Amino acid sequence: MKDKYAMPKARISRLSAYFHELNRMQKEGRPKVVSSNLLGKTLGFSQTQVRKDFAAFGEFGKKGVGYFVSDLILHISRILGLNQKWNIALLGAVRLDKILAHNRTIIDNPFKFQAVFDNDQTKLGKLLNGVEISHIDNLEKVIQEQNIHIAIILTPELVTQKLVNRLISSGIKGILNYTPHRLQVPDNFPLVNLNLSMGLSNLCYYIRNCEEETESRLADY
Amino acid sequence: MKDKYAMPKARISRLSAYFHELNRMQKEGRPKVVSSNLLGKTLGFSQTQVRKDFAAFGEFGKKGVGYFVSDLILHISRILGLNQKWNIALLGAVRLDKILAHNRTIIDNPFKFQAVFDNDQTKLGKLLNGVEISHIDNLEKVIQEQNIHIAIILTPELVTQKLVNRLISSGIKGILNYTPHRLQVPDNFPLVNLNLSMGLSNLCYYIRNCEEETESRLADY
DNA sequence: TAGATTGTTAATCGATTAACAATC
DNA sequence: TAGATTGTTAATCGATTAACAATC
Repeated sequence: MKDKYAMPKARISRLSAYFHELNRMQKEGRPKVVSSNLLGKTLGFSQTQVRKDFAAFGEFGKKGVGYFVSDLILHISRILGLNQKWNIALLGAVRLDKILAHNRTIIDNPFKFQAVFDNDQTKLGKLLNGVEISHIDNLEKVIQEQNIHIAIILTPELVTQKLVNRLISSGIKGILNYTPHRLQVPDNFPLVNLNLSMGLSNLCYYIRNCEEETESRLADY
Repeated sequence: MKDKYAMPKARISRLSAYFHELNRMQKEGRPKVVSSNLLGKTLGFSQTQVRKDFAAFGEFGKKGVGYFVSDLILHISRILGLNQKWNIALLGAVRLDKILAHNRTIIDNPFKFQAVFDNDQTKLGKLLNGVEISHIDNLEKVIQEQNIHIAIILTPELVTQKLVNRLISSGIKGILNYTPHRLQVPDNFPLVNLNLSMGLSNLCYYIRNCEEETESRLADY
């Protein structure tokens, strides 16, 4: 049964991985039913871990049969919150269209790019990632009017913390920090840091140490 | 003393975070000496964890004094492998200049963007991210001639796995997968997955569950 | 019924935290 | 010497793995 408290961070990451893989299966039309063994093998997790991950949230499978792909997708999307719409604003007029395109199959349903902010007067009103660029002065107004839930941060280091404070005052629900700069946020405020520097640093460590170690070479961030 | 085997993945990520924060301190010129307490508070880790992380690799501090920032930077860069040069190739002609600019302060020393590959004839020879675009047919040649260590993947899903196989045959040392698509690589091959889909999925989970939980809201990937 | 595969309990393994002697 | 802070040991906490009864 649900013990929705204190799920390991790693479990939530795995859930995202399952979700993506299951969607791929559904798109291909097969298999309709998947075992923990197959799903685990595909993604590099043990079958026990797969079952444990699902069992932590309920009984999603059928003994002797496996998990129905379509069921599992519904369950996981409910757990992760991908069964609702999330409106996103980008801070910093950076072209992400190619990156967004790669993520489209997963991202397009629950997420909607709704606003882009910049302080460059010459960019205002132009389209970027399919959205008109707004001036950063209108941050609070647009966030509230457009009901933005999530902000993706790609602004210069020096102005970022002030903007983050304004975002939080405006009632933003969560922040994805796409820069390597640390943000100060209230305790427990939902913040995910995703940046190239850390990814590359970690990769270098693994490259230099991969002969010696035995596992956990596949790192997700 | 060193027990270079089996360092927790989380520790390596924290090491990257320390490294970045210490570089900021050095750039500002102060403090020259930092305690585990201060460093931990700044980054949201406990002082015990900070000391444990360093002690796992050696004795970097002075009892009663703390850690010399400049020493610590050297130690960590040696551990992570940021004391050497890494040549990087990008697969998929995607403009990353803005994103690279954000990461510049950390990235610029150890990493060098050396090549960009694409299969679009019209793009060949043009500059992207400061480098001339090469045709993907020349992958093996360029990788070997330019001594590329790391590939960043931003190619379309359907062609990617073949390219990954070619990269590995060419002797690439590690791969940073910037797309949400799973790559098949040999056991223990250094691979880091870094993608927006997973970041956003995790963020959504944290947004919907942040009232109930107590800690670990700050997730790094 | 026999084979397959889940959900769960117990055992192991690993990481974090607390406490404190060592020492600058 | 007194105050500060490390490095390390022991205790706690948490996550993963192994094993197996339940059951489709």
